[in-house]
Amino acid sequence: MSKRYSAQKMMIENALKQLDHPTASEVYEYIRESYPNISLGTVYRNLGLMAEAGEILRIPSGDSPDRFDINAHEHLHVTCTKCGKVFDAESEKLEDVLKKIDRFLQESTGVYIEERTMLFQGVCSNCRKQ
Amino acid sequence: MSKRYSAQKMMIENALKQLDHPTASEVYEYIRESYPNISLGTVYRNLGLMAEAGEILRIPSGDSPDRFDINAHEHLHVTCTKCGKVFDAESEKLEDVLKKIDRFLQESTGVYIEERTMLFQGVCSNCRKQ
DNA sequence: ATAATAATAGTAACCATTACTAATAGATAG
DNA sequence: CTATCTATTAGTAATGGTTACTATTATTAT
Repeated sequence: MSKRYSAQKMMIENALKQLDHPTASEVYEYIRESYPNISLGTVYRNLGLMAEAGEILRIPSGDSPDRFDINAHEHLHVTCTKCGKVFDAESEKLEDVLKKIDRFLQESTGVYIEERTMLFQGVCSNCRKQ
Repeated sequence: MSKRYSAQKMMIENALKQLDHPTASEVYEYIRESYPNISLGTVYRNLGLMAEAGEILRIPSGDSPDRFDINAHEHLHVTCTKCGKVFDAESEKLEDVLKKIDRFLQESTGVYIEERTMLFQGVCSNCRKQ
């Protein structure tokens, strides 16, 4: 009836803490080092369930595989197109601005905004040096 | 050397004008009614090239297939999760706000923002009535 | 016309993700 | 404890949007 806390789910949580915005495959490979029998499907299913439950964030990415963030608090992601690194951005002001955009869109389109998907891409300062 | 103007590309442009934010498959099916030999690959390739050239906009969608917009001018898209309809939103003020967000992200993450992908989802007024 | 080469049609491959199924294992009840 | 119930798993097959490939066609420049 109730949810069971499987060892696999704990391993996935741990992997999310150790890795920086990993993909499902990266989580899978990481766990496989200590527990070779873990199934990729199990990783996908748990990540999906955790994201749906609001325990983690899913970072959609269009062309490349989705990434996951152990930090479930609403914030933005900026990815470097050269090295792939993901940066977090968060501020009160930013949230206010986004809510204002929601309201504007609601008024102009009539759609009651329930979800926002945004991804910013560019070149990080490190990659720009080279 | 230079680009050639194929009949297929013209048909694709026309389909984009006739249809409302269609997917590649919808463009394909539409053209097939008058020209059954069109290839899905041709549709994908041309849409991709046109989007890359800035002639049209690609609307990424994560789970569902990408959609395309004949209106290449930068603007936002709001999709209804019930009926799937895509709404356009555009205003000077909105663009200013987005540029401000870019600048904020640049300062806080060091990433020079080159591309922005955003999608807003919710329920449209029509679907809310039911 | 002819040659050079974009662009196409048709099909196969790709790859992230989901679905499926028999086996496993953690909780619950007696 | 032991048996039962069922959530979860491992392993694998299937899905679906998209891209890659290749022989053929068609457009432009000479």
